[in-house]
Amino acid sequence: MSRSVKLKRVRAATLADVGRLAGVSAMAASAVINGARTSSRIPPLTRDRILLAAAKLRYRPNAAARALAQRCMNTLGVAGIVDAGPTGGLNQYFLEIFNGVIECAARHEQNTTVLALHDWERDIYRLAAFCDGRVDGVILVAPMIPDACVSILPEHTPFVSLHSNTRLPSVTDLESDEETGAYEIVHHLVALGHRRILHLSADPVMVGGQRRVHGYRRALADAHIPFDPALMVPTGYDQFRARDVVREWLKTTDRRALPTAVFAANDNVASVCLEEFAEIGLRVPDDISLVGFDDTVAARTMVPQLSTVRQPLREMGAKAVEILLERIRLAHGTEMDESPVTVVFPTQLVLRASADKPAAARLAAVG
Amino acid sequence: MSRSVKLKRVRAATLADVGRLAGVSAMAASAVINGARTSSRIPPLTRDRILLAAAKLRYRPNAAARALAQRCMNTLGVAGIVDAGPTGGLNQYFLEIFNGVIECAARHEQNTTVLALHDWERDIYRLAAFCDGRVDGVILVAPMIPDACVSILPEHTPFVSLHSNTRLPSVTDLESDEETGAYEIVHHLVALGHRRILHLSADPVMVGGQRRVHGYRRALADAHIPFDPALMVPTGYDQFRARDVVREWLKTTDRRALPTAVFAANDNVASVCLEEFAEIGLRVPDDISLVGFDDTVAARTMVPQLSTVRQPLREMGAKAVEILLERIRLAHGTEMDESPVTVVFPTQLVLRASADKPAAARLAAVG
DNA sequence: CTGAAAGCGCTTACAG
DNA sequence: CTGAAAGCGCTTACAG
Repeated sequence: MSRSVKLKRVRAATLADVGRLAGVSAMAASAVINGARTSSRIPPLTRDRILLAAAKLRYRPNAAARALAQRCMNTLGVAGIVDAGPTGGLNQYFLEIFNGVIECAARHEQNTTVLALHDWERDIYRLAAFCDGRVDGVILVAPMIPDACVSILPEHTPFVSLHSNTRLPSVTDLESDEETGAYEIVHHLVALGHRRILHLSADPVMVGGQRRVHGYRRALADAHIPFDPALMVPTGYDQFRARDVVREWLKTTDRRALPTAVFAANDNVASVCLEEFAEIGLRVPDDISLVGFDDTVAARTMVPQLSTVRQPLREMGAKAVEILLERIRLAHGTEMDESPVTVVFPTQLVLRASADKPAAARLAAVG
Repeated sequence: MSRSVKLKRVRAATLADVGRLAGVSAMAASAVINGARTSSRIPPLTRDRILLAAAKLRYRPNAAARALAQRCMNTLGVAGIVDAGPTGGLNQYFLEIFNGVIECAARHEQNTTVLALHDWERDIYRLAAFCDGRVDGVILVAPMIPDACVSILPEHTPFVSLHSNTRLPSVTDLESDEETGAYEIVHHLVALGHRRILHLSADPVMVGGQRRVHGYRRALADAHIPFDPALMVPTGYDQFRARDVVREWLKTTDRRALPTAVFAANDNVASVCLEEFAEIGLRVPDDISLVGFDDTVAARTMVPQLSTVRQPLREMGAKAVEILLERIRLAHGTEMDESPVTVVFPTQLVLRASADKPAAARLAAVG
């Protein structure tokens, strides 16, 4: 089915059109429509005439013209890796943050534009090109920018980062206390009676991944459990790569040498574990306990639901917007920028059904 | 920790600056930098000088100025309900589409701006305000716009919709063949031996929900299974509302009168079912089969993985971009617009582990 | 208190 | 083939 539409080549109404129809200057129309304080000097009757004309012409201010005149687009950018892998798992972590960002941006009457990256290093030029006035500032989600590339970042664009893996000069970074989060959840496993706890760790170049490892090791040390290198397997955050690693690991590990609990790099990896465990008849938490990190939607849609560490990703996204807007405001003025280097959010233990006492302990209790 | 940054109030370099440094006009610089065909007339040496000057000044074209001059922002808008509910479940359906959109938009060197709506009717003015030149066109994801509000939509902005619940004049709508998808998955349940199949249906105002109901009823009719109104329970798509409904339904339904299979409105609702079933000790698929719709990430992260109907949401998002770009191109020219009213994508049955023969049939086979 | 003018940074059409 | 001029639609600073 197809249809021909004769396009009416009518351009949208401009401020000049509105002024003409109302019998005033474009400037007067501008003042009234923007509700500027200057509009107070316009007589109420003229005001109404202008508003009526605008409504009649369905006037809509042109964002580009306004941006050019005001040097401000009222649009924030968010750059990050949206897609977790080639097979296309959406990056839940990014999306949670993103949602916090658009919510908060909308409250401040800001639009949000996303720049979907695949690789920070390779796409650094796209990021630079992105900072061409179409956005007033950019939120970098978990950036990992090689030192050599840092200088490519435009100097006239304000940035804020979340979970940055790179120290960026004069960019405030929002983090969460992942070390404590990891400590607490591993401590929880220990308290349940686990002593052989596998950690599926993130890529060591990721700062957050390191923090999780530190928390894990500190919790073991506090419980006088010696660290066993065989119980630390790097899977990374990506669920597709993780699947291969977990599968391989299960295949090459003696069934009786299996740990009693697994602390996965993040919820996605935990969900992969759950599936792979099910594949070989290992039930969670009956046969093996499982915990994750992030508290993304995956943690709640799993059955059993996942015990995990909540990072307040939405709140962090919202806070990033507020800090960025403040920076933008300051960049337009002459005040000093006093924004902090780092803001740390607390993490929170979320206990659900996926972690329980080890099977041996349960049997002992029964028998 | 805090730090004071003395802001260098240096403005970004303009084309005029580049021209000045290279000893040419801004126009010549523009031609070279844009690689326009007019640049061929610029001598190679001058060219190099201009490029060098641009690099030295770290010149970056100003998007607003360019947009104003060209009447084109190279930015596409996506409007939809991102957040599924107040409790904050992200709308996986939207996100899958959104991902297809940004991918394809990036390939065409277009940015993507999202307008997160909460309610189509209440937020219609935000949508209108959104069409102020900051985007060249807008993709409407599952719009539901009351007739009275349709006229508020700006006439100068090209639109494309996905799964529209509203007939919008001169807007191409992308759909998928949900009726067939529903038919096939219910037929699959029937073929497994199920005769008592519960459908948790979408809100009847949703066009897609109606199509799923039709497919469901047609599959029953073809199998000579009489339609039982008691086996159609409206939950809507929202998982939080759905949970209440499912819980209530389970409570008020005699355990022995339970259906042997459930066809949920979408994957999210199916995941809610899975949890609620587990709650009362009902195992999937051993005690009850379960299927969903959409094939979002939830379907793959459930255990057991969910049999469902795949809608090619990413492909649809990508196609929406292409149709929209074509419309934008046409709107700038004088050609006729011949875009179709509706494009229908096929759905696809995805069989996983959540649906099996009914328990009785399995027992019979064993005994 | 008002409106005419200049300017934001770019591109396009038009003289030389 | 080149560059000066006009214009995109708005806002801001400045004369009247």
